[in-house]
Amino acid sequence: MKKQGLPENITADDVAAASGVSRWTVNRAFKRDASISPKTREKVMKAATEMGYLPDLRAASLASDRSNLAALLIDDFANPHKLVMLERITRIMRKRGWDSLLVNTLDRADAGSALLNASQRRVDATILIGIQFDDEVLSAAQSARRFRKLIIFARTSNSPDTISIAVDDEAATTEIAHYVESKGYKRPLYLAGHRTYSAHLRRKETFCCFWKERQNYAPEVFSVSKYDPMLSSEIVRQALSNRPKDTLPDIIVCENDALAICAIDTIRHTLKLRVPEDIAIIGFDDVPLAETLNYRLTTYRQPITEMAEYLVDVLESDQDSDLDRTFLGQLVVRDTA
Amino acid sequence: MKKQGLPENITADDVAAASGVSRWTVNRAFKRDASISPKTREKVMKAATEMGYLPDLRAASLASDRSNLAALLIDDFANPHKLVMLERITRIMRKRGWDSLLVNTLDRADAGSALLNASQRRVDATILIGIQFDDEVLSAAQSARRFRKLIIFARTSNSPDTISIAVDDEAATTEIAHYVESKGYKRPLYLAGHRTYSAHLRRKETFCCFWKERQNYAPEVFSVSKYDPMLSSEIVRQALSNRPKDTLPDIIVCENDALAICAIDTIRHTLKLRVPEDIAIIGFDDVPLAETLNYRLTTYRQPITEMAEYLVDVLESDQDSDLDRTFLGQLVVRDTA
DNA sequence: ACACGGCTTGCACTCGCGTGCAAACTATTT
DNA sequence: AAATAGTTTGCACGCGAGTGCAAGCCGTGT
Repeated sequence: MKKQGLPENITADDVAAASGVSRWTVNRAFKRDASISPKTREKVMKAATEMGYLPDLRAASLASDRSNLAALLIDDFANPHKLVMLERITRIMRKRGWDSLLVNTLDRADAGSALLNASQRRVDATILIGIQFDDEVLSAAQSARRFRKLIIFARTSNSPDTISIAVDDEAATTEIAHYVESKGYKRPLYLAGHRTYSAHLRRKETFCCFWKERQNYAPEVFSVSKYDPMLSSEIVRQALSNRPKDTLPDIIVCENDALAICAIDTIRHTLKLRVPEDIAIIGFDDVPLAETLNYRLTTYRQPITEMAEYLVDVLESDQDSDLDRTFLGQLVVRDTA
Repeated sequence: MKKQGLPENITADDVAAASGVSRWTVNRAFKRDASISPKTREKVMKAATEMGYLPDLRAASLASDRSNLAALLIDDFANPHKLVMLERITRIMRKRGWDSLLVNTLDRADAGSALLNASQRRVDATILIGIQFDDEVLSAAQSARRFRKLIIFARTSNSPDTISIAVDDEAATTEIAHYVESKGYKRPLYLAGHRTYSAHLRRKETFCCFWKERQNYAPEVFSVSKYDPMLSSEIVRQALSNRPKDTLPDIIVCENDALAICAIDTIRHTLKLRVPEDIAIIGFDDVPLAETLNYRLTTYRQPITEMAEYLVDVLESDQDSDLDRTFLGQLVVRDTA
C-alpha cells in the first residue's frame, strides 16, 4: 500500500528540473508574498501539481525557525467545555494556517515530559487549555524556557511570562450574582471546583464578596477537588442531605456547567427534589448539553470563537508583552434559574 | 519573555564541545540502543542536562525519514464517544513515544486541504476517527498516496489500502439482538445514524436480519442523517408521536449512545413517557454519560484501550498488509433495557 | 609480545528548504 | 538609444541531526 511505483520523494529540485527554473524559484512559488512573476509561478505550480509536489514542512521549519505549529495541552477530556474549546481552537487555527500538536497530559506524572517533547518539535507556542496546571508545572515549563510563547487559554494567570486569554471572571460572576439577587433568591450555595486554581478562586471570591456586601451574610460554599462526576455527586449529596428542608439552599451557583449538570442529576435522582422548583441551578460555560431538553440550564456563555481568533492573532504577533486580554461573555437564561 | 540571555539554540555540537566528544556521540547518547559506552553516555547526558539540550525532532525526522508523528483526523467533537477515543489514543500514543497532530475536519470543505497539510509534515500515519469520511474522501486521500499508513479507527472499511481497527459489528449487534429477544421485547425500533456509512449499515442490517429470521417480521427503522441533537430529537418525535399507544415500540435499539441519550431525553421531556417502563432503550459505545444517574443506559462497550494499544502496534509495524483487526466488546446492562 | 575479535567513536555525506545578496532581466524615462 | 529604477531569478551557505563505514580502543588467548 505504500509506494507502488511512486517516485520516492518528489522535492523542489525535481519540480525545478521539470519546469526549467531553479529550485529556489519553485519554493518561491509556494510562498505567499515572495517576489516572483505570475507567469513563472503559474508554470511552476502546474508542474508541481502534476508531479504531486508539496513542500516539506519539516525542512521549511528547520531552515526558517518557524513551524506554524502550536502544542495544545489538555488534561481533561471529561469536561465538555474543554472540548468545545479544543474544537474551536483547532478549527480556527487550521483556517488560518496553523497546525496543532495535541498533548494529552491527563497522566499528570507524564505532563512534564510531554511538555518537553512538544518543545523538541520546536513548536512556535504552547497553549494550555487544562486547568490542572498548577503554578509549579507552569513555572517549570517556563523556566526551561523552551517555549517561545506560553499561552493560557480560558484562565487568567498572574505569571508575567505568560499570555492569558480569558473571560473576565469578575465581571461575569458579578453579572451572575446580580441576576441571582434580582430573582429574589435568599440562600445561595456556591459550588466550587478545585480550590487552588486562581481563576476559580476569583469566581468564588467575587460571588461571596458580592453577596456579603449586599446581603450581609456569606453564602455556603462547597468544593469539589476534581472533575469526577461520582465525586461531585457525592459532594452535592453531602451538602444537601440530613438537614431540615427549609434550611436548604434555594439556588446553587456552580463554577462550571459540568458541576451544574452533575448537581441537577443528583438533586433529581438521588435527593428526589425538583429543579428549579425546590432548588435552582446556575452554571458557567454554556456547554452543548446545557441547552438540551433535559437540562435547559441557565448559564454564562464564554465567547470562545472570539477568544480563539484572538489566540491566533497572538500566535502571529511579534510583540512579547501586553498580549493578555479578557473578554466579556453573556448570561444565557434558560429554565433552571 | 523569550530569550532573556538564553544561548540562542543549543545544538548537539555545543554539548559535544562541552563534554569533549564528537557531535555524533552526543546524539548517540540520546538514542535508545545506540552503541555507546555507559560512561560516555552518562558524561554526555550530564552536560546535556546542564545546558538544557534536547535533540531537535524536526531535524531528526528530516534525516531519518521517520517522524514518530501521526495525524489524527476528527470531524465531530459533539459525539462524546469520539472524545473518549481521542483521549485514549493520544494518551497511549504519548506513552509509547508518539506525538499526535490533531486535524479538525469539521469543516468538510476544508478536509482535503487539512489532509494534505498533515502530509506536508510527513506524518508516519494518518488515523481517521471520524465517520463522515465517505469513501470518496478516503480514496482521494489514498490516491494522493501521501500517507504511509491510513488507519481507520473504530470503523470497518472495505478499502484494501487501508488498515481498519474496529469492534466486530456483527458479533456485537448479534449479542444485542439476543439480549433484546431474551428480554421478551416484541416491537423493537432501530434508530440508525447516517445511512451511507458501512459500519452503520452493518449494524442495522445485522439487527434487522436477525430479527426477521427469528421473529418473522422486520423491525421499524428510522435514520438520522447527522449527529445533531436537535435533528435527532425531531426524528424521534416524528417516529413516536401521532400513533396509538399500543403500536409504539417497546424498545429502541440505537446505533450509538449519542442517539440513545437523545432518544431518552425526547421520550421523557417531549413525549412525557417513561424509560424503560413505556419504552426501553439500548445504546452502543458506553460513553461516560451513559453511567450517570440520569441515564443508566444499557449499552455495548467497545474495548477502546485495547484497540488503541493495537493501533500503536500498527504504527510501529513494518508490515504492509494483514493489519486489519476486529475486537470484541461487552454488553453493559444497566437500567434502560 | 602479537594478533584477533568486539565494542566505541569519528566522519563524510545527506535530508529539503530558507536567507540574503548579487546577477540578470524588464519596463520606464529622457 | 541610453540610463535608471524596479522586478525577477540564481546561488552559497546554513538549519540540526541520521546513516554507514572506517578507524581506534580494549582485553584476551597463545
